[in-house]
Amino acid sequence: MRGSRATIHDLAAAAGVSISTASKALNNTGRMSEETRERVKRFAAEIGFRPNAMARGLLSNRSFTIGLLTNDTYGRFTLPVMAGISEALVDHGVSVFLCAIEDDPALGKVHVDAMLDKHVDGIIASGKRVDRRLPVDLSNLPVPVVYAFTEGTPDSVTFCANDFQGAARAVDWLIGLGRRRIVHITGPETFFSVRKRAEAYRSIVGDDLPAFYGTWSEIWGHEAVARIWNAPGPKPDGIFCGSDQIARGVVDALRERGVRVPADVSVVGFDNWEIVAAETRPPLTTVDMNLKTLGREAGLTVLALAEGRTVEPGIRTLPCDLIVRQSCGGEQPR
Amino acid sequence: MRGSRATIHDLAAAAGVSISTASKALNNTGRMSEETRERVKRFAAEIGFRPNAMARGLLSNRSFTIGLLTNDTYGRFTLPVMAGISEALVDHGVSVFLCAIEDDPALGKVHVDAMLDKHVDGIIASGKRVDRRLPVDLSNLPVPVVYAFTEGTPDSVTFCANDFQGAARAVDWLIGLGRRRIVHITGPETFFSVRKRAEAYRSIVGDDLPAFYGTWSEIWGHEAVARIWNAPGPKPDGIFCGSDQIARGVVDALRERGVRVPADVSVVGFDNWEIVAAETRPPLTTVDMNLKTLGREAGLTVLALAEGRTVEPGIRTLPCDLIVRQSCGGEQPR
DNA sequence: CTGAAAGCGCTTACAG
DNA sequence: CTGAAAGCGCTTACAG
Repeated sequence: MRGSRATIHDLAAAAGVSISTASKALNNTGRMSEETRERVKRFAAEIGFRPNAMARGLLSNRSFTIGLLTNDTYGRFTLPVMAGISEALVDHGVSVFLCAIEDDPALGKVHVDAMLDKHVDGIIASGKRVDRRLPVDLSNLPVPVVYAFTEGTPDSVTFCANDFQGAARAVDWLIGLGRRRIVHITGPETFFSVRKRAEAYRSIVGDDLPAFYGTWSEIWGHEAVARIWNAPGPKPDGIFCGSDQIARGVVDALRERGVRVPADVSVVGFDNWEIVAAETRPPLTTVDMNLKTLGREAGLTVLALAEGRTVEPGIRTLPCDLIVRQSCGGEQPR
Repeated sequence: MRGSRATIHDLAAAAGVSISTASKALNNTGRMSEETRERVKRFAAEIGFRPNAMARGLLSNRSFTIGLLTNDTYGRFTLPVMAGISEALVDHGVSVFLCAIEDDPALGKVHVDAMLDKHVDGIIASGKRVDRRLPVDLSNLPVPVVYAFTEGTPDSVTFCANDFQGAARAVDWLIGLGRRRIVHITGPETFFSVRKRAEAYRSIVGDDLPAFYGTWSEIWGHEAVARIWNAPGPKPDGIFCGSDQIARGVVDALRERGVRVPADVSVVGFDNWEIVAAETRPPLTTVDMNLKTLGREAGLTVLALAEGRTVEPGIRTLPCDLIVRQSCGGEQPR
């Protein structure tokens, strides 16, 4: 079968028309008898004719491809974002180049150049934190660039999750369950997301209850629990964690101390990272950043830009959801 | 900057030569004075000229793109495979379309058609188990197809990990550490990989020691440990698990019973799934299937096929490595 | 109602 | 040593 694709010449010959007519028939342009148009389409289906996208691209200056650039090797953020982009764009006939560039500027440039050579219609830059840029210069590119979960330029469109709202949702949930001594165990304070989430926490519980900053790891969850339970005074009845990994460490540590979750302490995570949240005992109630939706929006936005529509620049903050499992007790969310 | 790319006409004008000469200069073909060639190249660099891949593709019938099709939504297998493919091919100027098709045949067809329209030079089909096919017909495509971690057609090239060798490596390691009562806790027997790994286990420990088949989950690790430790008779001193998730459940269950890992029991996992293996307490010694290498080989193979080189069809089984952490005790691997 | 021609941005015989 | 011409597979004014 290799190398034997039907071209528009084959189609025109088969249908007994000129290639111009064949082209117009398929594209529903030009004027011709309905009969001719139908006949061409029938033959096209019969011989399996599909127009060569490279030839079309040459004319239209549209390749119907976009590039997704990411430094998230792990895929925890990129995969759902990618899924959303792909889902939104496949209906428009656009395919997505995935380019993992780690934190290597040289590799980044190689990938960007390769994408530009292929005349991608646009680029989505994505990362793992909103306060860091990808190690590659994306300004002054001849194609539109949209940012998702990574820092963009001021004049560009950037998508990110609403950390404040998501965190507030989690803490409100604990409050709604009657929890009053709520602590916050989270990641490094250098992360913008960490500060935003802590702000939301503070805005609800006030300044008297403590937030503990550490690393994005299970072990930090263990350590934090040890520190809190080894200290004198009343213990928390609710813990809002900055990530599911931390939450898992916290839950494990509590179980090992004989503290019951959720009977004695309710625990909320952040990320809804299935592999962690669902396997924790009990499974974690956690905040979902709706990364797939975020990807979908980002995809639709580059597409709009590629088609020349104007899009308001700025940061688009998408709301988070709370996914209720068993680590908090209580009923389903309203 | 939008829409203002230099074409070969611009370059030719700038360098004061014809477009034929410009083209030949850049491609190091044709004959001309060294001076002319250098001058063209200098101007090309200066005005940032990069040939339009769509135009070249039209001539050469090469798009310098390939498609990676996968039904592994989770990315646990696909991501490392993708990384390997990308790494191997970026040096050849080829970019990779990632198409996640879940288990939806219709979606699969849409993606395959989109890729064919774009004249990908080849397709790599990848999945999450070697004894299942993707839900899409990849035979009689006008481009070469290579399979990675999913079942291929008999006349195609298929890459997979050597489950037998990997499992043998793990069990040998336990034996080398002086373990003698080794049990095997693994996934569903319906999986080819499970049977292969169990075979390897049997070939070393004989038929007297038991293998336990269950699901790919932590909870199954817990259950299996309960079943084994609640039964009368001597307990195992080594456990070879069919996945890291199972191993994590096993290790947690043992700790909760007061059985020390690795002092009393050595545990080996399978997958080297960082997020699980490294976060287990103690971190897991486990089998790594070298998926990145597998991806690299698959990438190089489609490329060879795309360039018309002939490649021997058949199943290529790549060796696994043992990654030593702390769940077994003992020294570093030879 | 339909087709011949020009052209998208390149490469590659071919001519001089 | 260099350039004019044809052509890859399409689309789109334009002519009839």
